[in-house]
Amino acid sequence: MNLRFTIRPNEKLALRDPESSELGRKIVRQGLILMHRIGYEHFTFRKLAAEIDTKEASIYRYFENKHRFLLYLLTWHWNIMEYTVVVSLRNLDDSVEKIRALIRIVTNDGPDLDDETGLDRNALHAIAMAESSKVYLIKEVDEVNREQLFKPYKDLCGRIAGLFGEYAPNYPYSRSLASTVLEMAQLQPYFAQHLPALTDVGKDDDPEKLISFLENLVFSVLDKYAREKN
Amino acid sequence: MNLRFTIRPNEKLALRDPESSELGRKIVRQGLILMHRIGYEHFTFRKLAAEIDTKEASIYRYFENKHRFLLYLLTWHWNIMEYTVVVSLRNLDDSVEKIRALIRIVTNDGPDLDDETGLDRNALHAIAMAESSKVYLIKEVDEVNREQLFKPYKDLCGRIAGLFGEYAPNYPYSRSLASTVLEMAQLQPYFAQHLPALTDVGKDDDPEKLISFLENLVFSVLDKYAREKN
DNA sequence: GTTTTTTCGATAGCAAAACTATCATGTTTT
DNA sequence: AAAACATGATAGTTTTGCTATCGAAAAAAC
Repeated sequence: MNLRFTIRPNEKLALRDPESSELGRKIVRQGLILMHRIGYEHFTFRKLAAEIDTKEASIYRYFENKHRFLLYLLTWHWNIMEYTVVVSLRNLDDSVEKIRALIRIVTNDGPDLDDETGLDRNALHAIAMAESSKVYLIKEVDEVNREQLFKPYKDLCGRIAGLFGEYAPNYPYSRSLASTVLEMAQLQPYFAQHLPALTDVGKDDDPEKLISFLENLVFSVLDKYAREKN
Repeated sequence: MNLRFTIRPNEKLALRDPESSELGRKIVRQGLILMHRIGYEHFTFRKLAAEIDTKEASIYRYFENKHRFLLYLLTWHWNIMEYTVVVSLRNLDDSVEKIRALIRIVTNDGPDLDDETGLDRNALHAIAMAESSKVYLIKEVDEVNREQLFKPYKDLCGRIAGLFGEYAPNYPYSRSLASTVLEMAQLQPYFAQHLPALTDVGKDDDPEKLISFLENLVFSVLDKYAREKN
């Protein structure tokens, strides 16, 4: 794989680029792991500082608050995901195959491109699953959105919607379907793990049911509008 | 409408039944409105106490913490919703009609039964939209679940899944589809309001697109498995 | 109809979270 | 060598989340 990430999280997200210093990288890498371990609500910069043997104030020099920090992590996640989609689908022609591959990627069953980031991909996925909605389900959503900070998520969603549109040009809800697939790819495994009454898909280690559910969902909806039927 | 709510929120949810006293009712009614106004994160018992002219400690006599309070409110919401489903579908025979009616109810476009509760239904719906996932996306989810506190949500989901199963007995993901519909009925209008790039449905005041999206989704998926085609 | 229990108001206080400020020290840049 | 910057060390503020105590008032039990 000779492509590189050129996309970097929006500069407004961090007060200072964490990738530019040892401490910054430690904050991100260890912060990710700590948040994974104790959850967003229990996560504090004080605890992280203690863990990586630095001071609370030092972390505040990189991130305004933990909400921004979470958004920073998720931005990585969304960027990696979109990048993986772009790269993986490059050599596919068939729309059906593209959508199939896409579903595998959003369910975390795709290829693991790029290991340059040094981020714990497992933790990143778990955080995306359990915490991602907390970045936009807030009163300040409009202000944050005005700062373009949700652009990576919107881009990812837009790209998926584009693939749906390619397969079924007249389907009028491709964006809604894309966000549905993205959200459910996160939520259904969470339900499987913690509230199994809300789902039929299996636990993390068996992604096949989730993939089957989503494939069936997407193609059932799109086939009626598909350019040519299979 | 001569049916009554017999369902009451689980006793474990509140330390003391808020419906049993003037103060308790005030906490719930005004708390709902305050949370709607400032959002879950900014909501505190201190602020609520100031608003209703009581003391923080008094509120703590009713609810352990604000998470439990939110769960109490959502329990009402889920109960009302399931009750509305049961009552509204009682006189319908056709599975298709049932599912259609159901979708209207979960998108808040159903009949407004029961106004005995005195709860601001508008605020309740808005809170369900913006805050509901915060009750289960927490590290303590398993403990809370063990206390049966998500039962109302599971019951609602189970009932919807049951309707899907009635229409399409061999569809293997009726629970997942039910939770998908429930979640998207909340999330898509939120996106429409705040992150329109993620959806194709219109804003709150025009629920028809949302309904159309969900109907299309559900029937596209189920029709392939339906007992008899229409 | 008064005792007993319960409820609530009033006040206090504490530990943690979520920051901000300052200053010295060490480390790069220029 | 000087200037600029990053971090450590310390301190302090406000808000949140929660508990304790105690007396008065209201409700329930006798």
